[in-house]
Amino acid sequence: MSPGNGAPRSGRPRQADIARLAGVSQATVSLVLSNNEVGMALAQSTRERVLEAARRLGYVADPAARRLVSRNNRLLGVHTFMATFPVDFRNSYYPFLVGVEEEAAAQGYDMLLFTGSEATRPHGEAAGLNRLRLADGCVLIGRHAPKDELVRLLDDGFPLVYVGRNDSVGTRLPYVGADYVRAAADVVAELARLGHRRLVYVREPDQAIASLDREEGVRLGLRETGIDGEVVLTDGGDLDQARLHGWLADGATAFVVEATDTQAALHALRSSVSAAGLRCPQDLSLALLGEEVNAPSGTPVLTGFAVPRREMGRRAARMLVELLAGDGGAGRQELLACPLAVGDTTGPPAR
Amino acid sequence: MSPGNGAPRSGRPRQADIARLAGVSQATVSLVLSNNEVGMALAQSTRERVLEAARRLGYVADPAARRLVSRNNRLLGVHTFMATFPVDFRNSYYPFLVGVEEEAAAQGYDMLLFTGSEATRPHGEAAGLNRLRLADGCVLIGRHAPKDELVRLLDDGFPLVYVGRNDSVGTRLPYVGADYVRAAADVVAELARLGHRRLVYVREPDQAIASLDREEGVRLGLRETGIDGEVVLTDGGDLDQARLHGWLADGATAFVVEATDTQAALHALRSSVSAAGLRCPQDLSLALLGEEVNAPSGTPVLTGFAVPRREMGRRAARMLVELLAGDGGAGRQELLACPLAVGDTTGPPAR
DNA sequence: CTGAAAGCGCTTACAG
DNA sequence: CTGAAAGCGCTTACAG
Repeated sequence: MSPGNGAPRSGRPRQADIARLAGVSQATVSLVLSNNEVGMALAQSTRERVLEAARRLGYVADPAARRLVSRNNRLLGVHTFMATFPVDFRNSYYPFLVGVEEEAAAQGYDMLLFTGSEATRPHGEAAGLNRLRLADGCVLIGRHAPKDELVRLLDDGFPLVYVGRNDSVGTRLPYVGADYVRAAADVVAELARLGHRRLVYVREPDQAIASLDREEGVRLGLRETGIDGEVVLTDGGDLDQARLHGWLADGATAFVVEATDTQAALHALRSSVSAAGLRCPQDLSLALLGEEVNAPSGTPVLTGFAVPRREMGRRAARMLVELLAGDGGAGRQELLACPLAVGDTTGPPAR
Repeated sequence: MSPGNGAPRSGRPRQADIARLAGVSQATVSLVLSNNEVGMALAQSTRERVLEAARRLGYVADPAARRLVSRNNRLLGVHTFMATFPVDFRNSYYPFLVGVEEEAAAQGYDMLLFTGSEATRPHGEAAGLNRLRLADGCVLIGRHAPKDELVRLLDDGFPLVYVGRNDSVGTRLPYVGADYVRAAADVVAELARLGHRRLVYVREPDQAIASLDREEGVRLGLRETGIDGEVVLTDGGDLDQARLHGWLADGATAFVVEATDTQAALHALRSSVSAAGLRCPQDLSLALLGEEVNAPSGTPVLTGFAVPRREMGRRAARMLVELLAGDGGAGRQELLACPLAVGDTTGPPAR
């Protein structure tokens, strides 16, 4: 069975197959299917024949070919710099993906997930972030974005939107982040409103941008409210009862803890509190700069703030689609508000 | 401004630029950069000049062009017939996706996620499952697969692998499913081994293949062990204490419950048991045909079996890659074993 | 109104 | 050992 002797070709149908079936040229097929002005201007009967043939063959344009000449595959790239679906779900970007998918579906885009990290690419294809070019543009999530590669893509005009704040390339990289500064300040403001006049801010040593933002927010909140605060850097190991009592003796009535992956500082502080026989919010108030992950059911809900991950994903996808539409002013850097979530662990200070 | 109108002549270097700089032909550049036998056979001096020029220009191959030529896009499609990332994570196909991504990454494939259902497609491009053709092949997960469209794709030789058993198209559709029949029979066997001689099998009325398989497995287990069993169809509403006592009076010492999304029957039975002051496994044994979803911490672990979702995803992806490699015999229908998981709710019958 | 042709950036026979 | 050429499946001027 040698192909090419008139027998119907197996495999994916091409425009040439449609052309043959409809009795027109391949270029005419392209015109009709592209649905642009020129295509719409063609004779209605021609259009119908072509469309019918395309439907019968189940035609779908080859993304690589289309991309080579123009640049629109209705393919929204998504890259996470690590496994998109880690085995441990809690470390996944699931909530962001929910938003990205919602918006992509609404806009008629499919999602192209670039698997693996750049380093682990086996088949020596396109190196590094260059692979992303197969998509029309790409949503980036996660850390460890290599700056030089980002610059290269941006220089070439490849549309990119980051989920999360990323100023590593100045203002050139559009992103949708969370306003951790304002959110942290709001938590301090809530404590001040309740009557607290001195708080302790416990933070794990970390240079991540999200951590630095939270600290800045706490300091901002202290300035705005005029209350006192002490910043404590610790991995949780030294948060014993003695230290706790020391702070209380100094007049601290509220504790603010950074939200980290391990939640080490939070766990350490909370166990010291309960070991000392103290309760929240009667004896002291406790707030988290974020949300508690996997809180055991029955545990009191911590006061903190919610990161609008789904909305961030959605907005990032929308921004990318706008960029693709050539809307030059669409690429912005924006921060979404993280609403304060008052829980059960904060209240007026004991007197 | 306004590029992308036809001349994507950006600053991005092409092989032709390297060729000019190195004083060779574009084809020679391709040969050198592809690092294959022919390329390695070229004069060392030529190779070095080319490589040096490529480095100086910061060349990276255009993935679209490369993929156009090689006629595959290294794109593994994934379609779920609904949102891939539902807001409620528990209804998601996450564990399957973990496996698919693992295997795809290992094989150097990226994942193309088709968003939305066929019905909700706005931009009227390729209708229905035809969209899948954008990928080299596709992994299908979930229910509601339209049979005629599947047949169409299979007829055209489009590689498809289903995650989960699907015999709607006979043996033509390759799949990787879970062996619910054997797993259910194993649960019955475990109860028989413990000494039970009569059990009640509670199942919600459902025509889903996974449900029917489980029932078949229970019947098989009963035949294999020679013990008695009663099949009860109920949505849980009538599983009151009276009924429970009736079964016990009839000599039943063990209960086997189907695992469903809602777990309605399980919840109903368990609350009747505890309302009657009975305990597992002292007074009766309780087993689930599957795993309990979102069990409250502290609850005794139910005896049941584990569905190897991640492995199913991995195997499906691998099977698809084999199909793409033209391995004709690679498309099979296979069922993976679901290992018995002995928990805290089964033991020897009370006497 | 439609077709013939050029070309996107590559790979791969095939000549010299 | 290297170059010239064909072609992957498309889009888009440009002719008729």
